[in-house]
Amino acid sequence: MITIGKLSRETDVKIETIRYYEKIELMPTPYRKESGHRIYESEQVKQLHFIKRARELGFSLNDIRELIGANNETPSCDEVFLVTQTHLSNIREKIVDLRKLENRLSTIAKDCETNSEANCPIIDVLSS
Amino acid sequence: MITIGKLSRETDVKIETIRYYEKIELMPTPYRKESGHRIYESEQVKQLHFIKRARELGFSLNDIRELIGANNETPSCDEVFLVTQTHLSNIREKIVDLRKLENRLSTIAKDCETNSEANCPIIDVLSS
DNA sequence: GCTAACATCTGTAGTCACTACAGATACAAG
DNA sequence: CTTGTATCTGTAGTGACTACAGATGTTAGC
Repeated sequence: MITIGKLSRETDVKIETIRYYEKIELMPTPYRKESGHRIYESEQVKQLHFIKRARELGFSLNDIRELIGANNETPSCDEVFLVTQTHLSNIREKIVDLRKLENRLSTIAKDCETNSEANCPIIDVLSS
Repeated sequence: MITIGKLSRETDVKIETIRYYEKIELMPTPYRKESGHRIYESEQVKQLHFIKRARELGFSLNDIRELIGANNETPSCDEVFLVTQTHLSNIREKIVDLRKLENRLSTIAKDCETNSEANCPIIDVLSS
């Protein structure tokens, strides 16, 4: 039975973010004191930990929604595996794209070092 | 002297995006016909081409703003080089982060294939 | 000249995953 | 009882668009 501030410190998730997760129904609505202040129980602390770790692994909030299970039914291992595989291939795609970008950019920037001309080679490429 | 639709097709930038660039002052305000329709001249076509290519290289709109030059003064080659180098190191950082992520995720997902237990290993890790 | 189909206009709201306020209460320590 | 901290609600901002709605403008064929 802890306050939002304590939950925030414990999970390293900002208070605003916790309230945001509640609003988008990623976190359940917690109990409230008479004053209106939220109080969380251990199950909810666990859930936020889960969300945090999944976020650290780059899962989107929608992915996490699936991982948690819509109707409080834990999804099957197959479903979880699928979400993870899809996420993984997105990451791999992104890496490939970024590497291409890195190659192109560093090639362009290399010309700068050996540049003795009036024009900037980077600007030249972009104006091509 | 072309319309926004033609400009869009020529540069492969959506009409909405062109108007958006105008709104955030990345593109200059074009001439208008009496009807209010925008007309662009070759200088503006060039500028949008420039923006498109820079976007393809992953530069942010703020980067591009610098590359274009605030007061229509072309920035120095040094400034351009700096923007590019900063952008490059951001990309490299992202690649490193994504590779770490990929390693962690694929390690976790590998456990799934050899899984014969009741619990899902991915969920287990996230619940750790 | 008329009509149908297309192009363009403005303005607003949605995307994702938060973050940053403002202004109002509540609570805890001294 | 005061002071400082914690929490509350609600709204707006971020980046880089995208997607509408509803109103006009333009063009091609007949």
